[in-house]
Amino acid sequence: MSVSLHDIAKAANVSPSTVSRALNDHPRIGTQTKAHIKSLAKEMGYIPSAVAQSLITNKTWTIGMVITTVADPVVADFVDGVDEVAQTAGYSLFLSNSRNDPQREVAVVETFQSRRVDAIIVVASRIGSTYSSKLDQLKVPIVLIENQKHGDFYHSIFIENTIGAKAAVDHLIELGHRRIGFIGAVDRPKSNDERLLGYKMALQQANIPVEPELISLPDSNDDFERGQRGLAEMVAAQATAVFCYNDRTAIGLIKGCEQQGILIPQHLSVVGFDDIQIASYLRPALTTVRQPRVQMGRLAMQMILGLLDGQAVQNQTLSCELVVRQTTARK
Amino acid sequence: MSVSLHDIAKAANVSPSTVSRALNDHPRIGTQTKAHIKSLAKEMGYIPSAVAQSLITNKTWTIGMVITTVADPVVADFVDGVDEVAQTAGYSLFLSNSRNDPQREVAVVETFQSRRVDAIIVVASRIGSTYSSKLDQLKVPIVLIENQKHGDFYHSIFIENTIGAKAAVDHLIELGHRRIGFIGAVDRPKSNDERLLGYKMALQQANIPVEPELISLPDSNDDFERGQRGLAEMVAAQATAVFCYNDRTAIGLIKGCEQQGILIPQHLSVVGFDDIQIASYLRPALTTVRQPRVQMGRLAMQMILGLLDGQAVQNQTLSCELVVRQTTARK
DNA sequence: CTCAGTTGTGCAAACGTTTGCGCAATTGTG
DNA sequence: CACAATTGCGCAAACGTTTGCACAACTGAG
Repeated sequence: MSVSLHDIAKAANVSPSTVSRALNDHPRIGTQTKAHIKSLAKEMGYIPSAVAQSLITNKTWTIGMVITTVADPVVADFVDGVDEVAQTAGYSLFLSNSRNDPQREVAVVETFQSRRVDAIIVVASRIGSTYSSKLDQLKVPIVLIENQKHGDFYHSIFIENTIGAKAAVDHLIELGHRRIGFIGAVDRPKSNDERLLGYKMALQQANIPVEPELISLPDSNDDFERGQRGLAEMVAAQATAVFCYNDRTAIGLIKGCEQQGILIPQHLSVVGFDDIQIASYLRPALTTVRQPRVQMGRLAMQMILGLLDGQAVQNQTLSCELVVRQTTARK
Repeated sequence: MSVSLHDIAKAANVSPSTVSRALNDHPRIGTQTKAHIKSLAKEMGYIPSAVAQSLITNKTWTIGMVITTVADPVVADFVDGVDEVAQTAGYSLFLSNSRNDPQREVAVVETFQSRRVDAIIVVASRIGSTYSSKLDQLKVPIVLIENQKHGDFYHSIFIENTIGAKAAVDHLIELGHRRIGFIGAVDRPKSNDERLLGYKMALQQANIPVEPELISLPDSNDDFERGQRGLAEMVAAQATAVFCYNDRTAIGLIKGCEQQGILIPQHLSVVGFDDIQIASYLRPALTTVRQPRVQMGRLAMQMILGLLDGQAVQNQTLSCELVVRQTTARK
């Protein structure tokens, strides 16, 4: 099939080991031999087999990344960040969707183990402690981005959900709103809880009672749909402002408003979370909380590199930032 | 490190080959031996090494996908489609960004070759004929999605750019527009040319002269930015409608209009291309040409499966569909 | 001239599987 | 009961590398 070390060895009349050493610039190989072998390898179109190398060196230079779906722009940016530093460090990236299905998630992780990836990155995992049994055996480093099970498992990188959410709601309160709603995400339990906590903290600090009917957790796995569905509860509860779990939920909410003739921000103020690229292009432009997504991806991969280097790495929690645009107004 | 066939063999007092056959349900292994070995393997946490298997079977069950960036929602949907059928067919996906840099693209492809992927999928390749020399040696199937070099290389899947573009411009003409602009993309030469051709065909068919000043090709690699930059030329040329290379360009254009007080669609009609998810959530909602992106991804992977199965597969060109929303109006 | 050090290369084992072949033990057939 | 067929398992080679060790041929110092 493809040309191997042996083929080159035969052509150069040397042993395979000499070819190997020559191509790896081993000092003990004669300069002319080296040159000869290298040119021969090039002209024969030799491409070393990473799989054979992996087998013997016990290192694959691959990392496995399991995500919910790459169609989510937040996840896409994570991937971009990871890929960037992985590529420059010489690692290839296995990508696999779990579609937010825990069963699929473990299946994917097992595939990765079989492939002997050097490390694993999981985005928005719902597995949590189940990993302990699965992964403690194989000693591959694993880092979780926005893990969705409560508790600190393995190495993780988080965002300051609570602080960000509080800032968002603080902003609404400053604008004079008192009946502020929250539309959450059932499929991201932990960050949802944290953002909800920030929401509650802001209200309590302003001595505004937390009313259950202002908190909506529509039972859907689609961000947009949750926004649209949550609207009914919001109007029923007479909210004048809504903080949404994320931008896409806010966008769904806004679409619902449009259909019902509710004006944003005149009738209803809306703030999202994430600051996805499109947020500033919406009209009205979306007020939201910015997450350094690509940076989170880079950081995750850098943590991996540190771990592979035997360093002790710290879990990281990155901060986010309120971006005020046009979907929020005085009450 | 991790438990191998030999470890199980020792524990079961049989030979490694027996273990291998037992786990692979070879008929010539005794039922009790088989059961014993299987339970032993499970309790010892055995996970077969895909790399050792690959080495001997000469099949890695991996496919390499090189994309421009996953942050582009169009590309993301391709990836989702590919991943879906790859996963169910038992293949893992290597993903690598080229950032639309041809040099990076060949580097990535070489990495894939070294990893002995079973097939390669390239999105929006700018390499084209260069592949011949690179890939003819290694007999791995390759399929290109929206190849950006002219000429038919390898197996490809395309979209009916020209027909879609013509439909878009036809729509504008029907609405009474005569001065219709086009804002293109320099970094996607082929599909840009095709969409431009559709634009010209529509005009010619309506006996409207094609005027160079109505065609803008802003020199930028950012979709949004090209839209914003193209606006100046459009107003200078007194366009009453603009067909944009893609939705993100249209969104950039619309943002520029907003800043200059140009009303959409009253002052300017805009139509995009792609129908990315957000298009229907914009206000006004974007008139555009829908591409079956996920389907294209699936199809690409299905072509791969066919090729790996030794079948002769046909290049596919999928059709697209005009979706009229709110950014277009009578002149 | 001798001997230690250096330089250049080859042998062979190893990585963890799969698989063709061989062989003993069991089963079935006449 | 004899012999063929079947059943159950092991041996060893192979996949394409890397690498410790051995070894021969030089080089240079004393």
